[in-house]
Amino acid sequence: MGNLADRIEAYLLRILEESDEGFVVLQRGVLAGEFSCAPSQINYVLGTRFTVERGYLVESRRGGGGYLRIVRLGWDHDNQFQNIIRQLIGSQLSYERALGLLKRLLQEEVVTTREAALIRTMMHPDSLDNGVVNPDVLRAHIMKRILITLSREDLN
Amino acid sequence: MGNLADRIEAYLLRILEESDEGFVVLQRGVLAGEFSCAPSQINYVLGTRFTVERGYLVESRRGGGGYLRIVRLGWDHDNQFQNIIRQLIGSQLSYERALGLLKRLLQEEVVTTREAALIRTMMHPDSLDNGVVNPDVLRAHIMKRILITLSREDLN
DNA sequence: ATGTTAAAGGTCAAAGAAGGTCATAACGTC
DNA sequence: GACGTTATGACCTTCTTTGACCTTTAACAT
Repeated sequence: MGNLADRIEAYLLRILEESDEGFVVLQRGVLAGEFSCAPSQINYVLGTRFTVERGYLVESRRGGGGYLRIVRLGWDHDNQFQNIIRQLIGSQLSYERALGLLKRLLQEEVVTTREAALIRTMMHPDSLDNGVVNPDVLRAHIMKRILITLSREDLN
Repeated sequence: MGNLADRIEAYLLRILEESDEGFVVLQRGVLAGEFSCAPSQINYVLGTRFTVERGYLVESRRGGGGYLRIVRLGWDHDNQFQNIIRQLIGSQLSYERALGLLKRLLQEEVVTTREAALIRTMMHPDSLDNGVVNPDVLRAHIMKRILITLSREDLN
């Protein structure tokens, strides 16, 4: 994890963890200054790491007093999680987005490391892109079935 | 055994032995530098020595902060596992036979109930028979990859 | 109110930093 | 000398980092 993007990600995750409100507000320029990098590097990190699939929302405001606001989306215990996620998945799911979702499931402790690895193997292009008409459609379909399986009460 | 590939192999085996987590992470360029060879020589060693058949898995990442990650598969004790995998290569696997295999894995406590349920879902015709040219071939292929995943030493 | 300005953040393309692939050359062995 | 294995280098893909230029907004001046 020697690279800058990963370090910035780790930093943001940490302060997000520490804040008990579930969000952090900061200024792009300031953060870029602390890491001595181009401001747009912050956008890169946000765009690649703090995605909706992973359970984050980024709001911002330009101009004087502008800011970035990173919100950790709640898990919403009331409604079944598969409904929320089903919307996220839609009818097609790329491998990259599947990885994002998996990361979230891991963080929410919905799955163990081993289970996540199994699902990752299943979602991987090497598994699903061979002799499959439309991999992303199949991937979405299977992921939904997996989520249903995970929510079964009879399994532990 | 004086050749370069063997020396690199020996080195990797040694550090892999020393790490008790079952994997090592390193950079291709750095390693190539230490052995004063072309970077692609590292790929040659990995491709010929650190194969699944020999009990290893190699993951990697490109770009800034890229790396190679060599994972040991823990199945030396039980080469029954390897045999199953070998038989699955290029063959076909029906859902019924997949269920049989799963049952055995459960009995031998290779997988938990939840993991078995997950795999069952993934193997199910409802998952694999839609828009797939040859489901049984795909099922065999995926089962092989799942077994490999299950034997990774870096999980659990 | 209205226009101006400065202070944010946004976008995108190009450069940089890894690892991957493949054809081919060199090496060893029989 | 033929064949299999090893080694190299040119070229490719992926991910990261930077910088130039753009857009939005608050603050200020008139």
